[in-house]
Amino acid sequence: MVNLFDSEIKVMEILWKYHEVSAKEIAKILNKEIGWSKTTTYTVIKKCIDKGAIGRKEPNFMCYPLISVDQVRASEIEKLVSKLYNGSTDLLIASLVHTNKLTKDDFEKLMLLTEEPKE
Amino acid sequence: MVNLFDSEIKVMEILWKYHEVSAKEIAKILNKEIGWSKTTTYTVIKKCIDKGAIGRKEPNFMCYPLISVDQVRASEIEKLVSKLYNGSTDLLIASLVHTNKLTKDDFEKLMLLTEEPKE
DNA sequence: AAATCCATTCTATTGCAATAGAATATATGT
DNA sequence: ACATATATTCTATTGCAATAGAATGGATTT
Repeated sequence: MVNLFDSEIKVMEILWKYHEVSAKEIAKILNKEIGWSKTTTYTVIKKCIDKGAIGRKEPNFMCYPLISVDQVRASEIEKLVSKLYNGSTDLLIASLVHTNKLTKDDFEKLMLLTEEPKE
Repeated sequence: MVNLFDSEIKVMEILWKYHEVSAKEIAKILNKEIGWSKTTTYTVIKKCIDKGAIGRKEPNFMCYPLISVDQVRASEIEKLVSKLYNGSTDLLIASLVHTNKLTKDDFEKLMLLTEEPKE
């Protein structure tokens, strides 16, 4: 079970996108994108390292993700499902399909999508 | 956009289940189920009233939900989707189907389920 | 109508996520 | 080697959700 805070996900997103980024660079990006001070970024990176979500190596304090976006998605879904769907993922899917008003065709497309071999 | 805290959802769940319950009764239930002191329950009920999630009427401080579980589900899904799925609900469904390893048959069943007229 | 009981609200307290300033360490130019 | 700049960590501060104790209000009994 992963459990990253919103702030931590902000950092992870960059690593998921670029795979390997120096702390300095992350700070630069997050300052530009959401106005974080660089110390904020460093603090959050540290938390992620402590949690085992980020690894780093020298030189340059290069950071890389130890946890995939899929893992985080899975655990967030699990949280949601246990909180509002009585633990039933199927119920979640049903409600999604319903509120999202997917057609049968959309459904088929999704089906195909999910049948493709994963990267 | 609804946005209820976890504590508030605890209260709402009772109203969704029983439709109309006195504050006193809610306090009794939540004390039994999750050990809340009665003042905690009252505090949370009040927050919900302020937010427009709960209505009440006399006599007996009877409480009833002004927000449906579907509304809360929808807004929680939206939060999740914008946080981890790039705003694409379809992507969420795809990932759900994938990690949940639904078969095509399950899919069809769900499809039928969602086509049924709502209660 | 005073006393008692219990429902409701008012006002803390606690804990933790989010954020960042000050301090320290490390590199870089001269 | 020293000065300067920049990268990293240490140590607050703030804000808010969660929780609940103390105070108040309103009914009920006698």
